[in-house]
Amino acid sequence: MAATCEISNVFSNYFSTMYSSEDPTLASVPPAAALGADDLALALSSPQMPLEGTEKASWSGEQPQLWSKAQVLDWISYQVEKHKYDASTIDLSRCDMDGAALCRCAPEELRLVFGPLGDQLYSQLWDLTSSFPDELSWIMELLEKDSMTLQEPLGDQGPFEQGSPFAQEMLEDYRQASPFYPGSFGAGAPSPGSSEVSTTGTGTSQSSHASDSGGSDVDLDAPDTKLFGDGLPDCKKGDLKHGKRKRGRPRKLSKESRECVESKKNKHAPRGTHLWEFIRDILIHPELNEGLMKWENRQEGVFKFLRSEAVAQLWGQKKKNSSMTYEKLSRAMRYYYKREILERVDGRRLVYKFGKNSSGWKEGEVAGRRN
DNA sequence: GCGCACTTTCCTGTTT
DNA sequence: CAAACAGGAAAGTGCG
Repeated sequence: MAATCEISNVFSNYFSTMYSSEDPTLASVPPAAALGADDLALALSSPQMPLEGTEKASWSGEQPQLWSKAQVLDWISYQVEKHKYDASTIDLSRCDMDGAALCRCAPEELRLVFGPLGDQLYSQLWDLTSSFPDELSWIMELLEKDSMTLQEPLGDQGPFEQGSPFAQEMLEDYRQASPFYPGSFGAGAPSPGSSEVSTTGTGTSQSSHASDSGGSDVDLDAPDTKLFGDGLPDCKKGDLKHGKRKRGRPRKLSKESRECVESKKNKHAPRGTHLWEFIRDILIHPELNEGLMKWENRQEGVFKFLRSEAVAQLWGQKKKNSSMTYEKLSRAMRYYYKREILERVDGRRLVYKFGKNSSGWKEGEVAGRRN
């Protein structure tokens, strides 16, 4: 089980880097992709100086690799102010990147965009990244350990087997994008843009919630593995003890005992990315969604679940709900019909279609957000 | 505290 | 027959 959990956590973590809108900082700062040059200029001209008092910068304490676009912007603003740099000379259109993208920039690139400040940014960034532990190595270690020690039947708990090409690819991508890996930082290699797409406000019926903050969703959840190891008999008591029940309709007792282990870790998954956005973001990253979903008709927004349970598990991981199933996920999907976020595709199993109230999946939009 | 949005969970029945 | 679909109902959290 732990092995599966860790692998899923890798995915969770990976995908979480794509969801800049989940970042609490975005509640006040719109995604950079949605900003015009004027907005960026405004952001840079009135930089957040968060270091007064006990206030912390949005980006501080978090790995640059995982910064959202807004955090990148904050950090740049901070650096501009700190170095008394003339922000008007900065090519604002090129500030639209998240932490991962920023970390992939070579010094020359930074110099190109930020002028003399580029060198400062590069060295500051390097300092920041160096101050964090090698996270991926930690994950890899866990994976290796788990694969050595765990042989328990996974049942349908984990769709991601050890050594799954998808898992490997995810890790590989992470490795390539990670500044913690020598050779990746500053290599300036063209990226597939995997981490450059942030979930933006949709401007649709649910846009009022587009700024929902799911908090930092970087949940490597190391403690979770511990949770599975102790106190299991008190599972139900534990839930009551916290005075909060699990989200949604309470499960029947007969099932609860079976899923005691899982519910223990499910305190409450903060609201963040919506399901349809999660689905969309898997779809628009063909390099990542291999085997999970595919476009049936990209122009029309028709897509199909290839590994429905795997996607459900991934969604569950994201929401810290390991009992998520495709059945439940699909119920949520069906609610989207009414809101026209999805349209019905009759007669075709596992096939859905984005509706007029969804956005960000069209090729034009995606390209726009990547540039 | 209330109402709404957005799920999550369960369930029953239907379709593929 | 199993899996997927459909949709009602109830319940949870977060937010305004």
